Parts: sequence; C-alpha cells; structure tokens
Amino acid sequence: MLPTGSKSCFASLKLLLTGFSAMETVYSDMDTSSCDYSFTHTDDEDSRSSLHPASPASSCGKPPASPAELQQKKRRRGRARNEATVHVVKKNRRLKANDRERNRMHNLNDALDALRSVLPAFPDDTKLTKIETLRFAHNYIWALSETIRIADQRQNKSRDPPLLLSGLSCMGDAPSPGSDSCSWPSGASSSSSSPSYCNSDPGSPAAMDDFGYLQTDVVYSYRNFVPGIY
DNA sequence: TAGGCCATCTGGTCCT
DNA sequence: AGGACCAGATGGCCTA
Repeated sequence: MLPTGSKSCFASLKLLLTGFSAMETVYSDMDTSSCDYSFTHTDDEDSRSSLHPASPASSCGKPPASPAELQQKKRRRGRARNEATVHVVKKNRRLKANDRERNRMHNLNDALDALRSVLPAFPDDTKLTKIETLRFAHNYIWALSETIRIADQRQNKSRDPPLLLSGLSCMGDAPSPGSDSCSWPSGASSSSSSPSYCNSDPGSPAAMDDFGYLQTDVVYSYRNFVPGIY
C-alpha cells in the first residue's frame, strides 16, 4: 500500500542521482553556444606601437638604435603582449568556469525543485529550504519503505494486526532546526535501516508493535518527516 | 539589527 | 588542457 506519487518520487530521486550528468551535458552544450564573453581587448596598443614605432631615426636627431637595441625592444614588446594575452586567456577561462558553475548550481536547484514537486506539499505552501528538502525526502523514502516492509510483514501473518508505521516515531521528537541529527527510536527490533543522514545511527527502527502510528499517518502526517519544521 | 538562506564568484583539486 | 566538483568568501534579501 504505497501512497500515490511514490513512483514519481523514486523517479525524481533517480533524476537527482543520475540525471545530472545528462542534463549537465545539455547545459554545457548550451553554455558554450550562449556564452557572451564580451572581451574587447585587442592588441591595439601593441599594434599601434608596431605600426608607429618610435623610430629613433625619425626623432630628435638621436643616433639610430643599434640592431641589438631594436631586438631588445622587440622582445620587450613581445613579452608585454604575451602577458596581456595570458591575462585575457585566464580571465576568459575564469568567466567560462563561472558560467559553468552557475549552470551547475541551477541544475542542482532544478533537481531540488523536481524533488520538492514530488514530495507531499505543505498546506501553507511553505517552500522547503534545500536542507529541509533533502531531509524530508530522505525520511519520506525511508517511511515509505517501512510501509512496504510492514505491509509485507502483514501479508505473511495470518492474523491482521493493526497497521502501524514504526518509522513515524521520528514525528514526535524531530530535532530542532539546524540540528544535524534526527531522533530515532532506540532499542528497536526491526531490520530496516535508518535514514543515513542521522549522525547517530539509531540502529533499526522499532518494530511496528512498539509504536502506535497508523499507516495512514504516512500520508497525512508527512509534515513530520521534516526534522526541524513544526 | 542579527541571523538564516541563497546566489555568485573564486581558487583548488581531481578526473578524463 | 579543460571540465566537474567542492568549499570558502561575500553580499543581497527576508524575517523575527
């Protein structure tokens, strides 16, 4: 008995986990085609100087420079031009990298939005922050898998025990905002794994008998999957 | 006004 | 060499 949308939730996660590379490829292709690198640097000064060299012969009646001096001046001009070119190339690379980084973060945000869209929406339309979205998704998936596990257990038993969702034990004692760890039942006896972002692994969540949450709570109490909210 | 969240830039590191 | 990824820095915006 899976809440509707779980399929798309998995799909979204798959997108989150695997879709990046494909998307990035597309975006990176777009990058290079849409980038506006407005570098206006030309070697004007250099070319000007080469067009109008301060020819000693034409000025002030100074003695004409020796070939060695001319060679040295030429080398100096070449070095300056080289440094300018290197600077421009570096700046160009940096801007391209910035653009890629921006796109990368946009892709990440798009994926987070996609993830938000398949998570149960909050009645008050509060947009989850990034960290909340990830934690919510993590707990939500974990609770859904618990639901499946419990449903399987239930099928295996001849008698129908009350349908419980042990995973929702996180509901009552959600950590405070900013807390990196979630409170999980200790001394639990089930075999499922807990959300891995929890710093302290709670071991396994409690068996369904230990907690009194109905399975429908998975659907209707989803807000409690977000540690730190409410 | 302080604190949280976010976008962006940036330099470093790793990988292909 | 170039791209992806990452983490730190910075500044803007919003809210209690």
